[in-house]
Amino acid sequence: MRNSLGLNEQQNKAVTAPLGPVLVLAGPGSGKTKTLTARVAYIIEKKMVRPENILALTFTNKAAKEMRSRVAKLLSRFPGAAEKLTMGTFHAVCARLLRSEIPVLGYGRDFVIFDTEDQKKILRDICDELKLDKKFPPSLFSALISRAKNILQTPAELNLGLEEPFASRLQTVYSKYQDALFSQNGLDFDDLLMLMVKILESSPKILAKYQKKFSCILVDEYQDTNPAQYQFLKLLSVHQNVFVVGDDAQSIYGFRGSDIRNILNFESDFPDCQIIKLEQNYRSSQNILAAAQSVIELNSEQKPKTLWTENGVGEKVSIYLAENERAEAEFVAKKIIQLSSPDASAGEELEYEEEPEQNSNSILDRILKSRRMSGRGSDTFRFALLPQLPKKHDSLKEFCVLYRTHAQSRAIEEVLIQAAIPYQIVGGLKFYERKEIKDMLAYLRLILNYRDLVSLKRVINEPARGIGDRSYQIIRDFIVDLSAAGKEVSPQDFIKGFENLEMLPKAFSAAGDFFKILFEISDTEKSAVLPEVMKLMARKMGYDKFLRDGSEMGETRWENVLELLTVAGKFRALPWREAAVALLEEVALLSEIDQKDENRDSVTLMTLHSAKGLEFDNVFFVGLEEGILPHSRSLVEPGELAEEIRLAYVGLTRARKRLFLLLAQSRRIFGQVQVSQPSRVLKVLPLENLQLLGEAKSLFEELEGELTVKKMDY
DNA sequence: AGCGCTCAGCTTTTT
DNA sequence: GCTGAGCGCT
Repeated sequence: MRNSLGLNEQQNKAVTAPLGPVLVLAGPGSGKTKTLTARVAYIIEKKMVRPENILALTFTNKAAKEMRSRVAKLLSRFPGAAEKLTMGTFHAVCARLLRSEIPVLGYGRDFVIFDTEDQKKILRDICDELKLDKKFPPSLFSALISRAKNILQTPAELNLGLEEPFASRLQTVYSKYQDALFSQNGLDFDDLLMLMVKILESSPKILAKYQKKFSCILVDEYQDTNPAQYQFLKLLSVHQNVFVVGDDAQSIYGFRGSDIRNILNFESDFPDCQIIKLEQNYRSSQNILAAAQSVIELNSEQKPKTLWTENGVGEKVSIYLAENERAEAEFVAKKIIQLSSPDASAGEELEYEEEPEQNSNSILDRILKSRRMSGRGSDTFRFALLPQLPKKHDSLKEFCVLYRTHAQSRAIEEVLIQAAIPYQIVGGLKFYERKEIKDMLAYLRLILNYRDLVSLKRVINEPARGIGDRSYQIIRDFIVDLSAAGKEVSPQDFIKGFENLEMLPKAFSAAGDFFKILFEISDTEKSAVLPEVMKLMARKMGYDKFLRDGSEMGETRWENVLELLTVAGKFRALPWREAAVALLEEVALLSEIDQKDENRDSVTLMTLHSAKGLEFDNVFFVGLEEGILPHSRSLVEPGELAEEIRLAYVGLTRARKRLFLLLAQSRRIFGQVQVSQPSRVLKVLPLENLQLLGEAKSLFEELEGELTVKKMDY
């Protein structure tokens, strides 16, 4: 039964629930996004809530964008309403609020967001400075600091219950780290949440302002919120108008502090809340659903939920046991060709194993390398070298390959390249992580704020200006001293102080020129456009010539820079400084999945984490082996195993029509061949829903004795 | 100061 | 199998 909006009974109940706390427990494929969108439209239209009073928190920027456009469609009678909604990820929304409120903490409004790489560099410097021994690597601190921030502990409040000497070391490092960020006017990802909460907690005036502004709050993927995000919600939602949607069975971000208890305890946090379950699945076939259901049942603590579907039985779930990761990838490629070609026999004649030519590896290497360089998939190069596929029958958009770790993508990529199947990888090496892009952004950050030491270190000698480590340190200390004095230092005073520094003449004059150019560009008239300013910056700094050294690679890199300028052009309506702040923010908060190109007809490769919320007709789930899924690192801590199971559940439920589960008997890990065991996930799959291909039969005969195992002991 | 080489350590997962 | 730190040479 569906109503005029195409909602079923439960969905409709959720959408039209009275204002007040509502928890929607929505299984995979149950129309969660649709419900959320309809709810937003409903409260505007029927409950007369003004769109500017609505805050909707999504898990990715892409989801926010999509939701906004869907709301706009539903609200065609209220033109412009959708634009007034506040929508985005927790991080993006907090960043926006901090742009106006952060001065109360002493930071400047034009703060920059430091990514994990920047963060590590700061921590490395601190560790070096403190001469800590190898027992205390920077990576340890970055994990612990993040953990502390996720539970809203500032250095002063720090209490993670660690043993000595770890606790006191962490105390020192965390506090120095926070000082370093502050003096550079930088925030890390976790600060965005923590500092915003701190402001709300300490300023009743600001708190009241936002409580009033956001009179209705909606949250997607509620199962993946962390304590800081929870506190943010709790503080703002005095009015109790919180509408959260989630599925405890799909909570997969425990490692970054998300707390499944947030969803499990919603009822006690918001008494009198309504709970609505969406259990009808519109996505998958019965076979696929049955397989997924049997996997999630391994977790005894999951809230019981029974998914059902009116969809057909569909094809059985295929299991394929490959000899190694290459054979696994070859199976994927063959199947894709088979299923995407009008001619059913296509793909059969494809033989990859035919002794590879002597130099075929080096060609492959080149292709892979150039893909990483350009970040644009391998299409360009591949088609020059290999014959094209016959006209597709099914769109390649409907195929996806899922894996637990990024490292697994390589084998798949290699074979897809050889088979001339276009693909795109989500995540991994991102466009904005490319060296030339980060360099350009570092220059830009310096222009906005010369105290940004992370950026200074990055580019002061790029291109080489004869400023080595020693000279950098002298300059750094000089800048730190200036900042310690507290007040803003004008460029004139900076240069004056700089003149007194003692260092090698060559470095001295080079650095002097460097800062003069910096200040000069910083002085560009307000109304200038950002891409132009950046172009000028590249030229004056000699960065364009440096990149375009005549090599092919240099040109590719320069093209990447030009692409960055195109992105920068998006903000041309703004004065260049504000545009720069906006650009830096967008780049920092972009999520992996945001970078997926919907328009390209290609197979999608991604991690299970990136796949959450997506669906495909055909899903290849690779590497179902102990040690990979569940990941070996998860086997030590009890709670983590349950998360691996949920991860598997997320993977299985992405498929609409066909699901292929693959595993290899052996695979290379860290360059070493390792024999692998089938994942425990496979052992609980109901045989009647499976189709065992090739060697998989023998595998299941072996397993047969264990097939009765239902609950795991952990 | 800067280049290039070697070796170690490493990877879950991401805003 | 890749990255980045460290070293030695120019």
